[in-house]
Amino acid sequence: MSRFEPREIEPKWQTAWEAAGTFTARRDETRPKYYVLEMFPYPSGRIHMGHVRNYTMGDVIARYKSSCGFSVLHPMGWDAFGMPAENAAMERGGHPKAWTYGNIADMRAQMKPLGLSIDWSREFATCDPEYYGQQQAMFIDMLDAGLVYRKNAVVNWDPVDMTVLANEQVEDGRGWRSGALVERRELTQWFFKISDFSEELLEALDGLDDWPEKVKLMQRNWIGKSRGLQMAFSLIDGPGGHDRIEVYTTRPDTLMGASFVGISPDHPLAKQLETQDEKVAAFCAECRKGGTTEEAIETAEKLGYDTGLRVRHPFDTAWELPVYIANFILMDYGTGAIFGCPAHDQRDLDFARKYGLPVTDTFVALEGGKPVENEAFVPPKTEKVRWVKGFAGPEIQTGEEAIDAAIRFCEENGVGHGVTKFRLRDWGLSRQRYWGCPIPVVHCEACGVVPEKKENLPVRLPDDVSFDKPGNPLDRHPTWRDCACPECGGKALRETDTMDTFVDSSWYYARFTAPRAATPTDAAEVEYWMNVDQYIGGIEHAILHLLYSRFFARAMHLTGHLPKKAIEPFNALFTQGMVTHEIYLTRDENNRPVYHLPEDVERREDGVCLKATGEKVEVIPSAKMSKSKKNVVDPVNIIESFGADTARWFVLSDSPPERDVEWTAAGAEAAYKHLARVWRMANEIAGASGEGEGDEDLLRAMHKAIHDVTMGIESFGFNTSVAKLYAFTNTLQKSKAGAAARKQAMKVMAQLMAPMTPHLSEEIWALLGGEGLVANAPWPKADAAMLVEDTVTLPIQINGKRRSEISVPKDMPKEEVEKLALADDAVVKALAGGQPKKLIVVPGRIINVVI
RNA sequence: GCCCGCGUGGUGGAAUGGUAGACACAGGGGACUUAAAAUCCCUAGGCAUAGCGCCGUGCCGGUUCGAGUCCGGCCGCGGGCACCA
Repeated sequence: MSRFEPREIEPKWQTAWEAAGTFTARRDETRPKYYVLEMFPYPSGRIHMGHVRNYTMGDVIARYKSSCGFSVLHPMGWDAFGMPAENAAMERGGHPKAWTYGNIADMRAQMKPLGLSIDWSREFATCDPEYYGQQQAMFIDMLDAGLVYRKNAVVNWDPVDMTVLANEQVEDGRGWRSGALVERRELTQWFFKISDFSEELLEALDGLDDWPEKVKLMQRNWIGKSRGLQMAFSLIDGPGGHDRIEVYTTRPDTLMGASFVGISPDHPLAKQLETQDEKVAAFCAECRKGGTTEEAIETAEKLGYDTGLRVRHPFDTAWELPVYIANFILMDYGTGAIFGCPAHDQRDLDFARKYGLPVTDTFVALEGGKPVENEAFVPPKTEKVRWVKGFAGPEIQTGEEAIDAAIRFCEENGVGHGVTKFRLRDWGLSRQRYWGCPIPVVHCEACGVVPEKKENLPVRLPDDVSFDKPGNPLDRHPTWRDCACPECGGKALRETDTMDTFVDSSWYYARFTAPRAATPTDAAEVEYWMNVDQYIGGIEHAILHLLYSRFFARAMHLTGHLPKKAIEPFNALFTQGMVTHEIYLTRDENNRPVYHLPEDVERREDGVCLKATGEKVEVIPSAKMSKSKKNVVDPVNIIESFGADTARWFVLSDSPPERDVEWTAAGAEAAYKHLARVWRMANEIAGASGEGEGDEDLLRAMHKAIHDVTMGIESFGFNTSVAKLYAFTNTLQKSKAGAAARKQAMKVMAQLMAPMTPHLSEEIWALLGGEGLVANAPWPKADAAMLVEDTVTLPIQINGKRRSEISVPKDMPKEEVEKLALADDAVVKALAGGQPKKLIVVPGRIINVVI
C-alpha cells in the first residue's frame, strides 16, 4: 500500500473537475437554484487563514447544496479599490493598478489549490472599467431618481499635508504622516439619500428570519428610531435675528429639570457668535480639533462655553437658563441643540457639576428615592417612578408614559410638537482619492453640475498619475479634468471625487449573476439567481456593508436594475469568527517586544524557544493573526506540507464557525493524521472480501452518521459534523462487519466528507468503484427506521442530582416508568420508606424524584 | 463614551431548560519494533479515595422539580462607531 499523498491527488481531482465543468453555474429553469456567496476579499496579495476558513465554509454549503440537486452559483471576485493600493504606490513607487492586478493574480494562484467549487468564469474585480462603468451608469440613474445629492459635510483635514485623511489615518488626533493636529473641515460632498429609507430599512429587518439576531439588533440601534419633542426656547436679546433655539429631546418629561441649553459648535447661532467674539471663535476652533469619529467626540473631555445668552423656560417666563456651546453636541443629529437635564443624564450631570449648574430631580424611585448626587438616575423607561416635578400624567407612571403625556401636553399648550427622528445619516460617498470609481459628473460654468452621458461611460481613471505628493492625483492631472459639457457642449471640468469603496461592494452580488452584461444587470439572470441564499462573512460588516447593500438593492430596484423580490438581497446571513494564533516574543535591550513567526519557534520540554538560538520566548494568548505581531500562518505553506484537505478539515473542526478558531500546529498535524487514517481504512476496505458480524449495527451507525452530519451542515455546525465523522470513523474501524457492509459505509463516509475534504473523497469514491465524481453524486439519505433506538437509558435524579439510571423500552408508558423508578435501589434508600413530594418523568429524557 | 457579542477540564470544544465535559489536541500507561518513526489499544475535570462521596460551566444573586442554557447585577475579552476593508 502506498502513502496518502495530497500533493498527487489534489491537483489530479482539480483538473478533473475543471475538465468536467463541474462548478460552472448554469441557469436551469427545471431545477431549484442556490446562490452561495462569501464576502469577496480585498486583494492584499496574500491569502490568510481567515480567507481559508471563510471560503471553506461557503464551499461546504455549495457542494452540499449541489449534491442535494440545486443548481448552484458560487462565484468569486475582488474588492479591488481602496487606500492600500495608493499607500503602496506612495511607499514603494509603482502604480495602484499594477499593484492591485498583481496581487489579484497572486491571490488567485494561492486560492486555486484549495479546491473550492467556484465558478471562476464569473470572476471580476471592482477596479475593472467594465464593472465601475456599470456602477457609474447606476449612479446617473440614481441621480435622476433623486437618490443622490450634494451638501456640506466635515472631513478630517491635515493642515500640513493639505489633504483629507481617513479615520484610520488619524492617530491620537494627529495626521499619521505629518503628525499635525487634525481639524474638522467642511467640504461639499456627494450623498446617497439612505435616510429616505430609514423606516423601511428598520421594518424590513423583521422579515430577515435567517439573519443573526445580533446583527439585526445592531442595525436597529444604528438606524436609531426615536420619538421625541421638538420645541423652541425663546432667546433673550439674541444676536443677528436669532430669537429662538430649536431643540430636540427624547426626554420631554424632564423639561422641569432643565438647567441649561447646549448648542453644537457648528450651530448657526454659534457661527454667528464666532464672528463677533474672539473667545467664542477660539473655543469653537478648539472644539473642531481632532478627528470626526463619534468615538473621538464622545470620549473627548466634555467642554462648554457660557455664551452669556439666556433663554426662557417655556412653562415659566421668569425662569431663565444659560446657553452653552458644547463640544459633545452633534450638528448632524436632531437640531444641533439640546436642553440638559443633569439629574437624568450622566453626561449632562458631569457637565452641570463642572460648570456649577443646578441639578433638579424630576422623578425618583418608588422606594428609597434619593436626590441625585454624582450618579444620574436613569432607570429603564418601562419602570414606574414617582414624579416630583412632573407636569403631565399621573404622579406615578413609567418613563414611556410620561414621555407620551409630556408630548401631548406640550402640543396642547403650543410648546413644540412630537416628532420621529432617526439616527441614521445620509451616506457620504465622496472620496478625495484616486483609486476608486470616478463620480461621473462634470461641472459646467453655464449648466452647473451635469451627469456624464451614458454613452461616454466608463469615465476611466487616467493611468499617468503620480503619488509623490499628498492629495488627490486627479486634482493635479494636467488634462484629465478637461471635458465638454454633456448639455451645452461648452468647456467643463470633471468631478475629481471618487466613490467610497462601500459602493463597489453594495451591488457585486447582483453583478455576479451576469458579470459580462452590457447593462449593470440582466433581467432574466437576476430573476433566476437572486437572492443570495446564503451570505457568509465577518461580523465586522454587521452594520455598514450590510446596511448599504440593503439600501443599494432598493435603489437598484427603483432604477430598474433589480426585481422587487431582491430588495433584501441576502436571504440568510452567517457571520464567522476569526482565525487566531499565539504570539511569540522576546525583548530587546530596551525591553521592547520583538515578535517571532510561529515557524521560527519550537516547543521543548522546558518551554518554547527560538529554533535558531534556543532563546526562551514569551507566549502571549491568541489574537487575530496580524503581520505586525507576526502570529501568522501562511496557508500556502500548510497546503504544501499537508494538502488543502487538511487545511479545510482543520478550519472546520474544533471551533464553532461563528466563534474564533485558534490555529495550532498540533491541530493541523492531527487533522492530517486523521485524513491519512481514513485513506488507509478505505484502501483496506477496498481490498476486503467475505462475510462478517454486526452488519446491522454498522449500517445503523452509518444512518446515524448521515443524519448527524447532515444536521450539522444544515445548521452551520461544521465542527459537530466533523466530530460525528470522527466517531463514525472509530465505529467503522472497529467494526467486524462483512465486506459489503463496510464498503457501503466507506462510500457513505466519502460522500459525507466530500463537502469538507473533496479531493480525498473523490479518491476514496473512485477506489471503491463509485459512479462518476462524488461531487456529482446525490447526497445520501438517512433511513428513519434505522435511527430509532429500542431501549433508552433514563437517568434518575433525586432532588435534581443524578443518583442512578434505568434502562427501559422506548415506548414504555409513564406509569410503568414511575413504578420502575420508585423501585430503584437508590430511590428506595433515599425515600427511606416515605413518599416522594413530587415525581417528574419526562418521557425518553429524565426522571426526577423530589423528596 | 455609546451599541452588539463572548466567557465550560492542561487546550480547542459538545450539550431541544433534563446524565456537564461528546469529539479531538497535549499528557500518562501499554502493544508492535533490535531501536526509532508510523500505527494500534487503554487512561484521563478537580478534591478526597479501598469504596461511598464532595465540588465544579468568569463572579454575585434570582426563577425552576431541574440552569452551561432563562432573568438581574458585576468582572474580563472581542467586534462596530458612518473615510480600514
